[in-house]
Amino acid sequence: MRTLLTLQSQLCPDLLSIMHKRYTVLRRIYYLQPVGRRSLTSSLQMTERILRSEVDFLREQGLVNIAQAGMTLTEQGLEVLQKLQPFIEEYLGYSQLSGELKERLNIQEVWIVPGDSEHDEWAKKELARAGAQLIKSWVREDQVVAVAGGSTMQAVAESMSPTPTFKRTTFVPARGGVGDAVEHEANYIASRMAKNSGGRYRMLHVPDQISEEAYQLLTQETQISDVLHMIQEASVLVYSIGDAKTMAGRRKYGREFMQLLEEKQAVGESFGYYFDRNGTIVHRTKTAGLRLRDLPKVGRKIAVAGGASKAEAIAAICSVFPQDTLVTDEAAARKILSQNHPL
Amino acid sequence: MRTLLTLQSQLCPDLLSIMHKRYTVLRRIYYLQPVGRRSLTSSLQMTERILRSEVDFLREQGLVNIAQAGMTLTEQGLEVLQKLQPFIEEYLGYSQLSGELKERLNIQEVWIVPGDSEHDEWAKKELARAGAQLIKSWVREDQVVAVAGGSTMQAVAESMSPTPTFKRTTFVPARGGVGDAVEHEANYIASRMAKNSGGRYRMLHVPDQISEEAYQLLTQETQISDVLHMIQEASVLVYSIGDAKTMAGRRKYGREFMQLLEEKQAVGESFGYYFDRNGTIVHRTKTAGLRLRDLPKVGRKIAVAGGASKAEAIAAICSVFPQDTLVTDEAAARKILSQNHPL
DNA sequence: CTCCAAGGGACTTATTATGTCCCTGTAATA
DNA sequence: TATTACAGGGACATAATAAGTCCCTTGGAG
Repeated sequence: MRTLLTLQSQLCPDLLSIMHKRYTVLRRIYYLQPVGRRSLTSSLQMTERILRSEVDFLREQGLVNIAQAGMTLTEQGLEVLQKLQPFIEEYLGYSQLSGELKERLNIQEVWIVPGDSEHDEWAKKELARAGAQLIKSWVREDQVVAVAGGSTMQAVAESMSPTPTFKRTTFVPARGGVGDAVEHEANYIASRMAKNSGGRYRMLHVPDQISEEAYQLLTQETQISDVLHMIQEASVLVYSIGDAKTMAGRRKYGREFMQLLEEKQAVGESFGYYFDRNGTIVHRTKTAGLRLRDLPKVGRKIAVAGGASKAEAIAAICSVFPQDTLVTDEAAARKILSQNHPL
Repeated sequence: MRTLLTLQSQLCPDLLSIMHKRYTVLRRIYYLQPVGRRSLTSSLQMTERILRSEVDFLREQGLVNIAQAGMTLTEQGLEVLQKLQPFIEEYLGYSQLSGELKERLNIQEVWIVPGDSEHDEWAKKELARAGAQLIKSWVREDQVVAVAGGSTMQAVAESMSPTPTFKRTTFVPARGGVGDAVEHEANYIASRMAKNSGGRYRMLHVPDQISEEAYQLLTQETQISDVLHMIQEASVLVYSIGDAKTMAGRRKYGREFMQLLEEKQAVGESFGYYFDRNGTIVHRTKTAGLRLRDLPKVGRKIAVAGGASKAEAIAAICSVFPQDTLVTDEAAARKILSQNHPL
């Protein structure tokens, strides 16, 4: 069932919303029957004419009975209402979830995809697809998109598809940094995004651990300083949120670093910044790129992260960074909401 | 899954047809890729503009890739195509079936509902609902609808819902006849239809087994002859098809009659006429009402019958009576098509 | 070099959806 | 009994969208 809904949401999303609208009307009639058109209108916050069209349709389908005393459900209407309920809840549950999340995390928009991207490959693809679609809908011509690294971002990159607008879009890595697994590196991901979307990209090859002098020299190189400027003036920032525990599990970081993370109770990481559950920055990767103080200048910020284990990290970062949009999955959403309110 | 599709077919039937249309486009692109708009247009028998709108939408959704060489499916597009296939087949299987049935039975229109109405209550309701909807769509004001008897017709009657048009519709029994179970009698069904749809009705109380003199006298009564005239000038005839074996199972008919049916190899019955597998009338109930020679005068003829056991009877009657529309179920449809071609 | 088929733009027309207003009937109530 | 509030339905102008039609540029194959 979920499959069909998911497929339909891709192939005919607006029609699902129509289904939902009609379901809502049916449901309201059921609760208020017998009810007149005007009452329904105000109750459903629709204009009278639209409500009327819907009701006419429902009558045509034999789902509502329309008499002088008002409208009532037919037996069939009731049957449809009851049988459709679980599907609608599934379809709409995410809207509810996202509404609650918006409030809880104080962000403008939340997209939720079904499942758990941590354990379900399809869910991860869904997550990535949603992220990619969001980018597509927000990017205008001649804009710069800064992208961070991580496996989720990689999935997003692979989900991008070409659009004329992207031809004049430049993808830049949010931060430099060499040494991570190449396919999770921001540089690589920026290039993949550009390739899959038909856009351009710039690289930022700044090693992680270099001396201050070397760093200063590097940042004065035109190639590098150009990219740095582009990053700071990016119109869209797309990043993911890493889980501190997963980070700690990776071998190449020294024990010392791991201890530091644990000591400071880091729960997550985003484009080089490590933070604890309160959103306090506890560590910063030493490399060039987008700095925290540049964030407010970024036009749109899109966080893409899913999986129950990242719930804490997502909640933490959203409560501190000014967020525009969070793309997450059902598992993370429910986990976040089940945690105690931070206030 | 079937549930969702069924519900959607009631709540938003156009949703499904649009989904199907887009699926078809996806599928065709997949087969012909890379393909141009003009080739697709002719291949899909769509106008160019419509095809273009669909393709634009699919591109927007990231399902097709659109380049100078032509259109291709994206990875997502392929995924949707594959996952959607079983659903579409289920949804569309019936269209295919109905197409084949039209040809086989040489009738204008065939409606097929899912399942087996003989064993599945929901399927029987679906069948009845389809029949009722069909009546609704065909009846105009001040027309007469002649209805036959039987349990299927009863279900149709119960599925009728009121419409303004029906206020000026008169339902009459296709044939008289008293003695059958009252709830399966044409008289009763005509009255139920009228009641459920908000229309008027007339009764035809002519006993089955009476002497010729009594019959002649009765038919000269104004009340009865009036109704008889209405029947003969009915604009719509709705009837079902009974299975001879089931008929034979009913006790109240004499052994003699049963033997007759078996002797003449009767397979089915409709509004009082019994016929064999070739459609030859082998017996006629002795009562007043619609006669065979009046059939061509009837504007529209709707046969509603389902269940595998009625397949033979359906095929037989359709091959002889000039049919307009058959409403049947999947079980009967498949059974009919699996039988050898009568020619 | 030419030609064909590709996508895309632009414009008109047809169709549908929507907003708005008013009418009539009915049932409860003063 | 008169009144009032609320029921559905009709009518119509207008906004929005879909669809039909024609033409343009471009890139690759012959």
